[in-house]
This record gives sequence, C-alpha cells and structure tokens, in this order.
Amino acid sequence: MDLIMDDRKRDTKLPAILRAALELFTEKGIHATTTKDIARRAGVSEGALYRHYQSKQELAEDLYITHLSYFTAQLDRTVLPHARFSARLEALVDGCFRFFDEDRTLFTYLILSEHNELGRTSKRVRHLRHLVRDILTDGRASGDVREGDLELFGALVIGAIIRVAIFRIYGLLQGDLRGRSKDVAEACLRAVGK
Amino acid sequence: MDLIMDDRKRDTKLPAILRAALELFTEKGIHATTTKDIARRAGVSEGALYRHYQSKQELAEDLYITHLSYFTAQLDRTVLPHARFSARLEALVDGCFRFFDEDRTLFTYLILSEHNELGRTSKRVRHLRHLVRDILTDGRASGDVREGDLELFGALVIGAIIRVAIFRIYGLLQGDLRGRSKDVAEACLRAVGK
Amino acid sequence: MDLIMDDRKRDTKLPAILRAALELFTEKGIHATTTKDIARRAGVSEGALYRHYQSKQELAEDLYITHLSYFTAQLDRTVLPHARFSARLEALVDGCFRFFDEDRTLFTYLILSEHNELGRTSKRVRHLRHLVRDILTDGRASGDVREGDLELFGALVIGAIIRVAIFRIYGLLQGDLRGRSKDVAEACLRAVGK
Amino acid sequence: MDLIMDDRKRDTKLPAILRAALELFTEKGIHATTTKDIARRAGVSEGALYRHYQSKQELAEDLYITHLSYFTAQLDRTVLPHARFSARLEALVDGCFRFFDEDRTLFTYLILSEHNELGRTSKRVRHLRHLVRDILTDGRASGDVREGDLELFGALVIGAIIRVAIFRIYGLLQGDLRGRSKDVAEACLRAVGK
DNA sequence: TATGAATGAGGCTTCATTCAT
DNA sequence: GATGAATGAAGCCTCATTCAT
Repeated sequence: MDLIMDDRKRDTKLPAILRAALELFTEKGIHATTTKDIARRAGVSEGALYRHYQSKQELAEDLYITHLSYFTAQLDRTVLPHARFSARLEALVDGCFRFFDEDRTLFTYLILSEHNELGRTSKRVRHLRHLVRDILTDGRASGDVREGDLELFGALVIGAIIRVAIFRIYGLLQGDLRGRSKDVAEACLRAVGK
Repeated sequence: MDLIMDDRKRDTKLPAILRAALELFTEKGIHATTTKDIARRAGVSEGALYRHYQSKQELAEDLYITHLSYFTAQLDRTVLPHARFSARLEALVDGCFRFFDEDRTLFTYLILSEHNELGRTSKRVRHLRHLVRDILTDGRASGDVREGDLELFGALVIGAIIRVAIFRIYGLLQGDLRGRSKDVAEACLRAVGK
Repeated sequence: MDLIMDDRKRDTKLPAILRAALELFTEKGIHATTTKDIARRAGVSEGALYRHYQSKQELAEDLYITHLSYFTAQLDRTVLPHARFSARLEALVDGCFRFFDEDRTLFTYLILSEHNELGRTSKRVRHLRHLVRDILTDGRASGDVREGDLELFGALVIGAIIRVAIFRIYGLLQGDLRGRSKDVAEACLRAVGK
Repeated sequence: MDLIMDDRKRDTKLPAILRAALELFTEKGIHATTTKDIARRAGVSEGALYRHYQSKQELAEDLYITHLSYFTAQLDRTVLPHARFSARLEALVDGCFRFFDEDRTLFTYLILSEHNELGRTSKRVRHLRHLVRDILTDGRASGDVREGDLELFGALVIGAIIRVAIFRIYGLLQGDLRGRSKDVAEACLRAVGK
C-alpha cells in the first residue's frame, strides 16, 4: 500500500522517508530508531528529514495518526453497511486481515505495536477498538450478542484478530491471513454470540 | 511478588535495582529507559548496576528469562494436574489473571510486552504459548477441541488472555481480573471446544 | 609539516583535530589522552571527532599509518638513490634528523613512541627498520659492512638515531639535530663498517 | 628475579600484587592498566591494593624507584671496579643484558619504557645514563675516547643497548642477549673509542 | 589484613537537531 | 529543497578509590 501523502508528494523524497521510517519504527521501535537510520535507508541526508517534520517524534505521530485515521475510516465503510451482526464480524476480521496481507509493516505499526512511545495526541484517533464496541453494542441491541460484559467481549474479539496477526509474524501460522477470516470470525461469534 | 534472587541478595542493592529496572522497562520500554533512570529510582549510583550485570541489556534479559521461567513452571504445575480440558482452560486463565493481579508490572514485562528489544536468547524460554499448545493438543486427543487449526486456536486463547489484561491496564475494564477468569475461560471454550 | 589530508580537508575541522590529537598522543600517550582533551585543543565539540573517525583508536591508527607510510616513502626516495654505503648512511641519518627538526611531534609519534597501544594493523607498515635492513644488506654485498649479525647492526644504527633524538627531547643535547647528522653517521660507519 | 620487598613481605599478598602490577604496567602501560586488572592477576581483591599503597600511581612509582635504584647500584658495583675503558664498556653492556635475560619484564619496565606516565619524582633516581656519562668522562680523561660530544656518545651507547633489547623483544634477534655483550661492546668501542 | 559492593567522576560514543553552503 | 559537518546533551559504561563487614 502506498503511504498517504496528500499532494506535497511531488519531486520530494518524502515517500522514501516515510516508508523508511515506518519500516524502522516497526522493526525496532521509535526510540531505538535513529534519524541516521532513517536517512540511510531512505537514501537521504539527515538534514532532509527536518524539511518535512519538526522532529522525529512528529514524524512518528503523523505517520500514526494519518494512516490510522485512513484505515479506520475505510474499515467503517466496509463493515457498517452490513446489517447482520455475523456479517459485520466477518467483514471486520476480513478487513483487518486483508490490510495485514497487503502491508504488514503498516498494519503492525498501526495496530500491533502498543505505542507507549507515542504521545497523548495519538490516543485521540478512532481505533479498531471503537468500531468493535459499536458492532457489539448494535449486536446486543439486535439480540445477537449473549449476556456478559460488552467491553470484555470487545477484548476477546480484538485479541483474536491481533494475536492471529502476531502469530503470523512469528511464523506460527503461514500463508495469507485473509484465508482465515471466516474461521476467526466464526470463533468470535461462538465466543460472544448467542 | 518478590523478584527472584537466588541467595546473593543479602545486603545488596540488587533487589532495588531489579524492581526499578522492571518498572521502568515496563513503563517505557528497555531502550527508552536509561541507566540513570534505573539508578535514580533504585536509589543507587549508576555504577552499581554494573556490579551485578555486564550491561543494561543483560539486566533486561536476565530479568525476563529468570522470571518467565519461574512463572511458566508455576503455571505448568497449576494447570497440568487438571484432567479435563475445560478445567485446564480455566486454571490457565485464572493462573494468568491471578499473576496479573498480584504483580501487574511483572506480568506486563513478561507477557504483554512483545520484546523486540530482547535478544535471541530470550526466545528460548518456555512461554505461555507452549503450555496453551500442550493443552489444546491434549484436548484434541480427548475429543474436547473441535475441528480446526490448533495453532489458530492457540492464538485465540492467548489473544483473549492478553487483550483482557491490556484492556485492564488501559482502564477499559476495572477491578481484579481473577473475577473474570470463569467468563474468559468459558468464552474460550465456546470458541474452540466442541 | 602539514598533516596529510587527501582532499577532504576543505572547510572541515579535521586538520585541527588531527594536529591536536597528534600532539596529545605524543605528549601523554593514546590511552591517557581523552577525547575531551582532543576536542578542547582542537576547538571543537567531542562529537565532531566522530564525523571523521569511528573511534579514538581509529584516529590514532590512521594518524600513524598514513604519516609513517608517507615518511618512509620519502626517506626511501632520499636514501636509496645514493650508491655508496656511507652516503646512504648519512642520507638516512640526515633524513631522520631533518624530519625531527621540522616536526618533532610527528617524528616522536611515528618513530620514538613504541606504540604498544596501537593495534596489529599498524605493524604492517614499512618502517625505518626495513630501510636500514636494506641498506645493510646491500652494504654487506658491496663489502662495506664488516662481519657480524646484520640484524644486530641494524639495532645499533636505529638505536643511535632514536636515542639521539630522545636525548634532544630531554634537553641533554641542544640545537637542531641536522647539524649532528655527519657525526652520527660516522659513528655508525665506524661501528658496522669495515 | 625476585621483586624487592624489604621485610614487610611476610604473609602478605604484596609479592603477588607487585609482580602482577609490573607485568601489566609493562604490557599495557600504567594508564591502560586498571586496578581491577592487577587485582585479578594477583588473585586478590581490589581493595587489597590500598592496604599497601595509597594509589595506583604510588605503586607504579615505588616499583620504579625501588628497583631502578637497586639495579643501578648493582651495575655501578659491577662496572666501576674495572680500570680500563673497554672493560667497563663490556661490563656495562653485559650487566644490562644479563639483567634483561633474567627478568625481561622488570628490565623493560625500568629501562625500555619511556615512562611519560610517571611523575617527576621518578626522574630523580640515578639512571643508566648517568653511569654511561661517568664512564665516558673517565674514558676521555684517560685518552680512550676520541674527540666529539660526550653527550652524543652517551646517546649512541645507550641507544645500542636499548635498541638491541627492543629488537630481542620484537623477536628480530633470538636467544639470550648475554651472548651478544662482547659484540655490542666492541661496536660501541669502535664508535666512540680512539 | 582482606573483601567486594558502592560511589562519583569522568571516558567514549551516539543522538536529535541546527546551520552554512 | 538538500547536504553533511558540527553541536550539546545525554547515554552507557569504566575507573580509582572508599568503607562496612
């Protein structure tokens, strides 16, 4: 997947910088990634980073906020049109897994990393978690979700998605994740559905 | 929970160092924690760290390996004596949640942190994941686990445990986790059981 | 003498760093010289050293290898064209003493310091010792060197040159050394010649 | 050769400390040798060093002054009784070389190291150089030394002795040096004698 | 005497950031 | 926009020395 870049993309080395930064932040964490690392991988001078961002931190946060917003918006559009709870659940899992298959690095940065390293700002973006909560709330209203703490159910669903992705990264699972969407969605349905 | 210390603990500032390091590594990550941070919180000089460990990295790895080994051994002893699959599942979840309630920081360091920052060595320790795999394998043999990829089921179970703990840390869930052991274990049973 | 610098010298603080390092290494030894010492004398920040060299050790080795190579090459060109043994001996001594008079610090670093502190690499450079051996071997062939162990004779010749320079540094001898070239060369000739 | 220790030697670990320190100072230089190095090689705790010396520096200086005094006194007693210049020269060279053969490490520490690292105090001890000067002055008086700067001649003689020893250490010469005393003394005689 | 944990200063090196070109 | 040398702060680690035992 191409990283988002509004229109200032032209001529610039920004794309290379963004991709390099994303990869490194994902591989080693933000703190452990140096500006020199980024510059080298992007094939740019160190100074060049500061043409686009005021600091490494800003780069990391912008990368997070911009793409997470984009991803969740897209996921909302994919999932919410479905009427039935089970269909939504499957669309959710499938949306995540397809994204993972397409750009594992970006998915890891946005969803798998816990990001204690990112500032407060980054916590104000709509997250996977919010969509799941919406789905479950609707599901409860429609009688598709069994009795029990909805927040806990949310943890189970998100835990399933995330841990499956992590297992894929560790090589404990193989192949594209999208092939597993149905299985995972079904397991979630068993866990929280009536 | 007291951090483990063989017998060399006497009169030494090692316990203070270990606890300070654990807290900081958990709060900010290994890389973002400075030796000065550790020293200050432990109330010792920076040099004191190096009487006990050769490097910050070694301290982090030793902390991980020693305590994870201890935890998994204890968990094995708690879980495996149970004969039935469902009982094992509940003992597993309960063991994790009790540990979380008792020493959230240590649980976070050992289980919740993904630890890309730890060296290869640290990957050779028996982990939660291995116990879960054993339980599922036995459960399949005894006919208690339904058809489907066992590794995937493992991801679901571990995902549930871990994500519930993370939700607790984020404040999305409240109170002691041990009160939720039954619910979580039941959800897992629904997801993977017959 | 200007320290050698290929062409990257421009606008850089490298020359100042090299001269400061050379002086300090010579005065106090490599180990006893701190990077802060070098930076202060060169009028730069400590970090600046690391733009040009990866470590203090590398700086010391590069300084040694580059300039020793240059000096011995020059000495070869000065000495070897002479046909007669006695003329070569005098050219050798004179070449060394002129170098000493011109840049005592550099001569001291290259020739007088024993440099247990330099790594193996630095031992692979052609040294004064090799030129002396060549001169003596030719002298033996031409019948100008008397019977006796050539290697031992080499030690005598080099010992004379080096110890005279050291006496000059200690103030036991005064004035330019070049005025003593003839006397020293003659003494060497008496010692090893027929 | 046993290191000197007055009478406080008894029971103590001082001998081990002195030998370890001497070896290390000679191998790596005083500055590069750490108190931990010394303690480890001596098989002693670090604190133990301070039972005998107030500082590392004092240990290094004491080692130097005590043994150099002892050595030069002994050399005086060996050399000066000889009446003739040539005999004195040979006794000098032979005394040095025998010492070298017996305890190369100590000889290196006392005579071969330039010791920029030792304080002023250490420069007040009678040194090889002074004995050589005495021999040459007498030789001039007795008409055995030819015309020329006596200090320069001193440099040549000392240069010969020292450089031969250094060549032996570097492996450029082999075997015991005492077998070379006559050759070296003769070369010196040729260089400075009538 | 001896031990070895602890200290405080300082050493080498790295880093995010700036700035002259 | 881009470069890369330079900076100042900080990071990790080592060292000589002290001190309680």
